[in-house]
Amino acid sequence: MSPRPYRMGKRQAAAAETRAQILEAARQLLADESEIDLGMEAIARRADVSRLTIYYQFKSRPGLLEALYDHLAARGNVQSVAQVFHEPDPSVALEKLIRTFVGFWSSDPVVIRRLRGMATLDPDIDQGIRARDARRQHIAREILRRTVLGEKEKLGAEQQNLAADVLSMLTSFESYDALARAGHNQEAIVATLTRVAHAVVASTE
Amino acid sequence: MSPRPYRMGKRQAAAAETRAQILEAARQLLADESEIDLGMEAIARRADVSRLTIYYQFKSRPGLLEALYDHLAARGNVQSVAQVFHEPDPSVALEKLIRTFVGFWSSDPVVIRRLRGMATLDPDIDQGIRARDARRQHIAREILRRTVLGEKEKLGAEQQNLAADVLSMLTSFESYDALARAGHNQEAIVATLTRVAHAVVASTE
DNA sequence: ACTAATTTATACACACTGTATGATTAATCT
DNA sequence: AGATTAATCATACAGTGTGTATAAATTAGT
Repeated sequence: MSPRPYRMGKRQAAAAETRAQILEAARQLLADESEIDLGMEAIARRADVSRLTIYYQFKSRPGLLEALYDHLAARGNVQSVAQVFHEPDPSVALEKLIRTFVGFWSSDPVVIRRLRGMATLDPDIDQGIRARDARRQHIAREILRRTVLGEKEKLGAEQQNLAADVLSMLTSFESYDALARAGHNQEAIVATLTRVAHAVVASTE
Repeated sequence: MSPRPYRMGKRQAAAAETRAQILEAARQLLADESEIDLGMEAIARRADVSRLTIYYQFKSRPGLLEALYDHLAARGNVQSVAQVFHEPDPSVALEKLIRTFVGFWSSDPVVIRRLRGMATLDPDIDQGIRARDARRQHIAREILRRTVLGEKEKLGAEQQNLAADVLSMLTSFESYDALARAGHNQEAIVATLTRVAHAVVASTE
């Protein structure tokens, strides 16, 4: 993956391996809905590592969870966001955007749900989540600016922002989760949210 | 309020008063976004009551939070749900439904957000929240059955259920919260969600 | 061989939930 | 009025979880 020659001491490689083990253990633990003990000790056990090692590597529990969020993003290919911008067809771009996020949310819904739950109770965790939500909102704004605006001339900055906020809402984890818990599969959710998004954009004129 | 003659011992009245004090204290504490200590001791201090009294009255922390959820519903007049069903105009019924829930969510958004966050981490709390969400979904289903169905004849149980799930999603706390955090006021949120709901229903034919 | 990074062990401080026990006060019953 | 019982509170304790301090053991880098 890395364009540069692999140049890393065995020391750092081993440490990176340990970090990866811990993050995977944390992910698996949080992904198990029947598991209620989400403490550091439980994570350490599953990672086959001492509890102290986690503190050494991630400093604190919020630090671990912050890294876990990045770990999820790395696992669930979110690279394609940039690709959405290059889509010329506005309608297709909208669908690609929704597909990208739904794909991410559905990669580990239980983990993400729990992480977001913890964020509402701990400001240290919350800031990381909020920063990423803000990024998504910004993406929604850009998509609408580059596509819808290009089609329908200008439709008032007011309405444009409102539409962006709705699109941000529709691409949120909570929207995905509401439909997923209602029993719909990934493709059905993409189709439904895309339809709603189209309906909103069409009615904003 | 009670149609029957006031027949309550001073004993039970005093205890009910204590419960009310505790619930109000808990509500105010959770409503203060700058407050991070949400422990029993902090609640007891604010209620001017011993920590042990809370356990005596509510048995456990989940027990208190469950009662708190009912306390919120009692405070934020959710009476009008039944009234929504009697609205003859389908379009108005949809708006009334959305207005009812948005009104409830906006009565104590921080408290509700935290309660729902705790629910994702504690099954004891979660069941109460889930039960109420299921109730909302059922209401959405009924509204669509009685109104939209009446207008557009039958449109397949499949699509009808899907539309109900979308409506349930739009009336969820998370949808309200996404728009509220984006800076929109209560009336704007009602208007926006109603517009989206209408767009969805119109495109489901 | 020496140094430094990584991991682990032991121990501890601190906070929070929940329980046990008993004391105190005041309402209720006979 | 006197006995009983519900409600509140005080003290203490068990159990658990996070985080820190200290030091030992292992292993890579030089």
